[in-house]
Amino acid sequence: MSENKQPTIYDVSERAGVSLATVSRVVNNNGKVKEETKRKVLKAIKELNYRPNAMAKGLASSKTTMVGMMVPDLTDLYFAELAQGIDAVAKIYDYSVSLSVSDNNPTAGKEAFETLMSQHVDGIVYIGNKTSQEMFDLLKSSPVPVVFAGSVAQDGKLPSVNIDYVQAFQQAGDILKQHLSDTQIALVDNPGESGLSALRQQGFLKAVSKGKIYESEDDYRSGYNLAHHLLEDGIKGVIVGEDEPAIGILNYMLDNHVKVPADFQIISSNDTKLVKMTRPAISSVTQPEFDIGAVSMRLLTKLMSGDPVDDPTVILPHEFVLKDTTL
Amino acid sequence: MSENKQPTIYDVSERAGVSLATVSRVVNNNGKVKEETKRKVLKAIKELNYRPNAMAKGLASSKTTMVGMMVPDLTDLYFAELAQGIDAVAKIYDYSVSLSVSDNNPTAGKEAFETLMSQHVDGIVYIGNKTSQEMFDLLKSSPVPVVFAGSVAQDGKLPSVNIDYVQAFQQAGDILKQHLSDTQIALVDNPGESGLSALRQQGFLKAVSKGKIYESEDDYRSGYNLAHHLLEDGIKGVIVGEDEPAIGILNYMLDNHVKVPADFQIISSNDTKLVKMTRPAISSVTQPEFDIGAVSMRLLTKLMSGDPVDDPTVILPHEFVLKDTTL
DNA sequence: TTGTAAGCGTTATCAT
DNA sequence: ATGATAACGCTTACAA
Repeated sequence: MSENKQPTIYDVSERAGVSLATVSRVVNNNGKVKEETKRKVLKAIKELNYRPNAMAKGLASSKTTMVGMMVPDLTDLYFAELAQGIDAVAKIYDYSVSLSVSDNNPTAGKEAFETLMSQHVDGIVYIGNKTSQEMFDLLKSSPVPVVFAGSVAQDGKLPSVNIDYVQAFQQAGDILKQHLSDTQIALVDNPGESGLSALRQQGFLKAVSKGKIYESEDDYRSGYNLAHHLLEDGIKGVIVGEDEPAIGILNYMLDNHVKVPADFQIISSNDTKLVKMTRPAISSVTQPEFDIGAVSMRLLTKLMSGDPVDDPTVILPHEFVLKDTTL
Repeated sequence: MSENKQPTIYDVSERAGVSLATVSRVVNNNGKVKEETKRKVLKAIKELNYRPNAMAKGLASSKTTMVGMMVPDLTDLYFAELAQGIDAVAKIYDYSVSLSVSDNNPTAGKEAFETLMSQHVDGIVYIGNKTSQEMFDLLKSSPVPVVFAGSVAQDGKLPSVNIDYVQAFQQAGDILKQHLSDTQIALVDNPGESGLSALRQQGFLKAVSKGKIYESEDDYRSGYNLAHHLLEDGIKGVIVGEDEPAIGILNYMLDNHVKVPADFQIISSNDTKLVKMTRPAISSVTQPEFDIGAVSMRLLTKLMSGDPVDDPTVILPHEFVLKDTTL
């Protein structure tokens, strides 16, 4: 931990024998600079190991090249995979990312947002389920662009990146209907989830008009605890909105000697790496989480630089992988 | 996205009829300010919805109240859980966190570090396996404090937070030795992992002096692919350094009708939520990931404010949960 | 207790 | 093509 303070642009200009302005020009690669001067400056920069001070730059230019990433829970693999995509593209465009775990807590969310505002981030990628109306209003009031990654704003017209949940859940319903009747099929979802659960429900009901709908949280335990109700109600196949509760349901069945998929079928939909790790492996909607994150961040870069954007709500393709929890 | 620019400290001082300095004093709660003046200022702040500009503040005070968090991969649940702990404590101490996914790539790691330096973070929490010597040197040269969370520096004496891996792996070895002989027991680990794998190995060999050691990556597939070698070599029980390869091994056994735990035992050691989700559930070292992250961040706050720190290398307690992959 | 004013390290506008 | 110099919004001696 050496203590010599960082060299400034002033040191560079002195060493290179040019003015501050010129150094700034070569650092930011704008304005005309003679090749030779440029070389001198670059040399001085290298020798001093000069790094521009991001704060000073931000203050002077009112651009921070920093984006905020709001995420409810990093230990939810779906979110983690989105985050990786976001981070990867942020790196490409030289944005740093300020992380804020909002914990699905409205207060924490509000504070996180405030922090991002005082940091003067140039934009925000918002990942969220259970987004409160208050939070939406806050986000809508943002002076910088906001993109919803893997979630939609309630009014459905803020920039966002998702798969076509209506279609996906209709297809999932159709798959279960091949062997089951409507009343034997259920949807298990977390209704708190932004506008997404409404879309899922809509798709589900398109295929399974008399299908029943159960609520669960996003975690393993909720699924496990819900499972016996499903059995009591004569449900023989479920579509689950999140992977962890899907695994909870699966394990309950296994622990209670219910044969999967013979007597109980499961389709999950977040397609995290979890679904490959269970036995039987879980049949699932396949979605490009990484890409959803990546495209969200790319969209944000466009928004931030005022580039034209054809459609701010982008839909990415999904597929199905039918493994061993469906017939 | 309204466009009225943010109010500054100047607007507040004007509205409250006091000087900049006074506003600054009440905002930072230092220096003496008369109760009445304070009230006036607070009122103005509220009315204008004033938020201090973090960059200006950072520039002027050369403190950013921002820490860097370097992590190789967010989709590794062990890291994600550490990150949650770090974030939680950062919030408590009002630090924002600048995220950098280093991807186990030395170049990316170096760039991430550079970015944090130009952001002038006040400190860094480093999470990493496979840390290159170059990266260590870089971290050691940091002008701000660095804490290793869930990993140790090669020379073992930089600030870090971990469990006692030597003891844990010795205990794990002892557990398997209850039903198996030395030559039937193996350690599966990723030797690239900072200094940790050396410690694990050391503990393992203490209990199982003639035990064999296999290398694997940190992912599911590596474990799955390694499994048949274990069988061919007559191994009947393994201790695995990471959960995902442990599950890979487990699933290979299941897929090939090897009875677990009767004919093959497994103990894993990262204790992510994954180990509860398999069937049979995996026996595992139990470690307080969240706390490791939390304590790391807390340690960093002390280091950053120059508080005395008794021992910079802290060891947190671990336990064992023997579920269904051990006899 | 409160105010004045000099930085902090850049960018950006004018000149030259 | 290059250089001065005034911002940017805040903190912090130093004065008052």
